[in-house]
Amino acid sequence: MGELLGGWKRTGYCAEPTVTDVGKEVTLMGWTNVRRDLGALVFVQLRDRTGVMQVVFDSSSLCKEDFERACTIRSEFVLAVRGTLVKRTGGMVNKTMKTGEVEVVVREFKILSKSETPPIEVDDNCNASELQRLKYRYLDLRRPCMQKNLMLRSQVSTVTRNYFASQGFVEIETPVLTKSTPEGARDYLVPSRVHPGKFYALPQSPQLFKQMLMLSGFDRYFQIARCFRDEDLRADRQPDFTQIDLEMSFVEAEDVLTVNEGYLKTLFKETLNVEIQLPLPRIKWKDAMARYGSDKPDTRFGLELCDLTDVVKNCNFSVFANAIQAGGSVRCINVKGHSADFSRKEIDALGEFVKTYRAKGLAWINMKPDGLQSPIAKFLTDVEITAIQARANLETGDILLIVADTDATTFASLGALRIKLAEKLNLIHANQFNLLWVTEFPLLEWNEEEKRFVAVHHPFTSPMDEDLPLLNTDPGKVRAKAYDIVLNGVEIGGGSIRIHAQELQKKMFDIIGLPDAVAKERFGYLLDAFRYGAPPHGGLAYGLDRVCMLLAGASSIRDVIAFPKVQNASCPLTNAPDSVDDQQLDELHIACTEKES
RNA sequence: GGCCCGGUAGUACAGUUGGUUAGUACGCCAGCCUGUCACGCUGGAGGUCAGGGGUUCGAGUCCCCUCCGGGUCGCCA
Repeated sequence: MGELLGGWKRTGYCAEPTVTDVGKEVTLMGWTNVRRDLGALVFVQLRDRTGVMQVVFDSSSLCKEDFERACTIRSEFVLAVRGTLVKRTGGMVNKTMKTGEVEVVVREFKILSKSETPPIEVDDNCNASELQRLKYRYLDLRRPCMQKNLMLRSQVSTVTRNYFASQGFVEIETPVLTKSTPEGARDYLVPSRVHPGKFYALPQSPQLFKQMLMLSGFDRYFQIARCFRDEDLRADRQPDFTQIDLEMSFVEAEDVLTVNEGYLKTLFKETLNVEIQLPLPRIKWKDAMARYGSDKPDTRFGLELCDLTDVVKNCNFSVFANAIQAGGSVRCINVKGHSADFSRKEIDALGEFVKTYRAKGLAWINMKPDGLQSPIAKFLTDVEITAIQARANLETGDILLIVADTDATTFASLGALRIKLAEKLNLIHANQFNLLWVTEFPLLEWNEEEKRFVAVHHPFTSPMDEDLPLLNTDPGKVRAKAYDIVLNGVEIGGGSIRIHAQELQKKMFDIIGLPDAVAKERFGYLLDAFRYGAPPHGGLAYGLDRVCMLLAGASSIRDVIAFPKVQNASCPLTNAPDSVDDQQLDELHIACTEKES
């Protein structure tokens, strides 16, 4: 006991001592960040999670044996050093370092651990590929920016717990091994050993449990919950991710939004010291679509969409006419003042870009100083062109980009194009945080493949009271008491007021074509619970990873997750998923038909 | 499942029209150096050009297949 460190204790972290501590004896422990060997003088930057401190090994003050030992120190060796904190003078001061005015003159030291040459450099300038970084994640996480990201994430969790606790929320854990609820994302399944042929599912969210907690009387609940979805990955999607999940009883949507606006204000203040003005702006779903072509608009820049449908509905250009005839629309973006910024080749590239969103093409009108240029001008009358110009406020120096298609395709392609244009034209300012509520989502969506309505959110979402009559006559028009919270064009959370009346819930299942028997089998326990006194309730869940990504200024949630997975859902560090012993499979009553050699 | 981009030394990259012994930077190793801080100087080691097949007198380079990574569409109630 105690031999390893020989009774040494750290006096503090590496980057803590300042000029006011000069003259003190310090004991620091950490990793060798850089070594600079000048022959009879060796400098080492000692690093821990607070930063670095320069420590000096001087041949004139150390015994020969110790100095020779110091010369063997290499990158990432773990050291314990003890010596005097001295003030640096003159040219020795390094103003770029937090601790650049002081250094430790080493009197004695221990090499606590040696290190092989690290395969990737432990440095923020390290430009190793993400695959290498993930393979050696334990080294990658030593880098200051990754340490900063994970400490920020920790702070987010702390602020979240403190805030919701202060508002009277009770933190309750819900099971990770639970029951499969299809009709959502694909479930991760866990075979049962004691129930041959049966499976647990990992939760996609604690949705049904938190609703039952409302029935149990925990009228304000929250949880930082791990969730699992077996779907393809993206920069902002991992198979296992974390939600800040909350639910409230005896509330309307307004109450949920208010409590969460308080949370967001607190979160931004305490993590980034950014002031958020309340109340947050709101936009109705249909307006978000019409103006931004997206249900998660980035409002940090303009480039809003403009509807040309009625202006061109009688024109001779068959692409426009046909789209409108088929019930679609013709919409455009006026890129004001950027007429000269798009070559023919670049416009063609934008055309290819919108095709990835199923648009058939991109029409355009370029208002050059020497006249209007457009491949579609010949199909339009002067009156129609004038009408387009008036509608889109199209003036000399502007370029108009137009898509004609179904509403869904028009919105999707122009919505994506809008963001691409903003990036190309540098219209997005860093350090700006635009929070926005999107409200009045549609309750249901017609699914052409399955020939039925499906819930846009989930089937427990309450319709808006004034739209209840439409449930029977025109379900596609019914709006939901659902809301998303959007930050800089990223959906960071969403929620709704739930259905708490059995009759309405039955009707919902009916409309989405879920037979009573199936509903009973899947959600029977929740439906039963509703029979014993259900309070009106609603809530919201945030994607914690996305929130942290945006607060950290990262471009992927992988940068705020300690051990993330790569695109094929595997982990380069642990090599999960991996094959298992036959004995394990036997115990689980599983036969594996595909085996890798 | 579709589309796009990529895979060359430990790491990141360059590699011309297919042509000699595949280069550069960082890192690494050795030597020198008492104020460096992106230390410097001198020297050195280090390559399955992702894998397989094909075209060719000749392939890192061209073609096909596979694998791997990133982005994205579908998917993600």
